[in-house]
Amino acid sequence: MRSPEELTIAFRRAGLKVTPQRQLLFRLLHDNSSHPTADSLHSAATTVMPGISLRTVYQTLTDLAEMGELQSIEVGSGSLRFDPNVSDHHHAVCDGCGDVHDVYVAKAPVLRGLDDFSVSDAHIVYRGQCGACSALVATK
Amino acid sequence: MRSPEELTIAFRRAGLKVTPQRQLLFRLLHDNSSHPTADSLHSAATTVMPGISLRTVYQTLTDLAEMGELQSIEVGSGSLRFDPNVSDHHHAVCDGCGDVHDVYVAKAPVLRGLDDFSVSDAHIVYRGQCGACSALVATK
DNA sequence: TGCTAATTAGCAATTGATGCAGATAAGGTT
DNA sequence: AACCTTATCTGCATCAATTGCTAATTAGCA
Repeated sequence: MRSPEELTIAFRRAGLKVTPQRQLLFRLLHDNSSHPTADSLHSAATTVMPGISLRTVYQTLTDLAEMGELQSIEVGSGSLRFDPNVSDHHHAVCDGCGDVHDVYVAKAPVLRGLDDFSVSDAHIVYRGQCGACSALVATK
Repeated sequence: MRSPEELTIAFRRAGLKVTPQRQLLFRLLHDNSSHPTADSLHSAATTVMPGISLRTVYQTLTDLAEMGELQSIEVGSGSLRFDPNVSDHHHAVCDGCGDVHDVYVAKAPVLRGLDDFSVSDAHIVYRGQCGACSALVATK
């Protein structure tokens, strides 16, 4: 996702308005690698701007996703997560703490059973234990 | 997933009862590669056994999943899908018709950025067009 | 045949997300 | 700087998928 400044220009150019709510969300999302949910973003936004509506957060996230500035991912946590990293990558979810990490896959796997199907996209979700959580288990 | 007969024995052995509702679901799921949702299974079950509750379908699916007889997968369609194929495989979703196909990955991909994380499971979701749908698009 | 615990059906409740409408405000225009 | 059009915001209703709850029923052992 581009910087808040660049997004401001891009939004205006697209005929969209740049409101304080949106600017705040631009800032909260920029360089954010925590893969937040709409709800967690709303919580973060509320501490800075009390009264901001969850509906507005959803709306802005949808706008950004439609503009290709972020991607929404599903990792089985029940709610959508948003990722401002739109480079080609995948995700690893810790079964302990639920944290989501970025994973880069160097070589595409070889497939079998996919005759007559043209793949346009692939997303891998890894599950396991992050370092912190396996350390926790070891001391128990 | 095992055969209805084997499941009958397994359920009794686990202290669970084998009801007509469950037997029907065993049959509907056996060798079913359509990756049904709870709702589509309920529809199918209703034609054979009018009055069967959606709640019962969910309950039985949960039981089967807990026993490792089927796996539940999320492919972004909004609802969970259930797969009686519990072998190590992945899925391809057609963006045209939404159908889900099984995919077998011959070689695991090489990862980068996953230091300090022990992977216990990986699931790949491919997206694209199935043969039927790309044929449709071509004629349009 | 009886007993008892598991199961079913039906409905309420929950959660994540979206639809809707009146009040508000961005930002180009004069 | 005031104005006007149109997008946006908020708050609430709605929706869909799933789970919780409970009285009535039934499987299956004794």
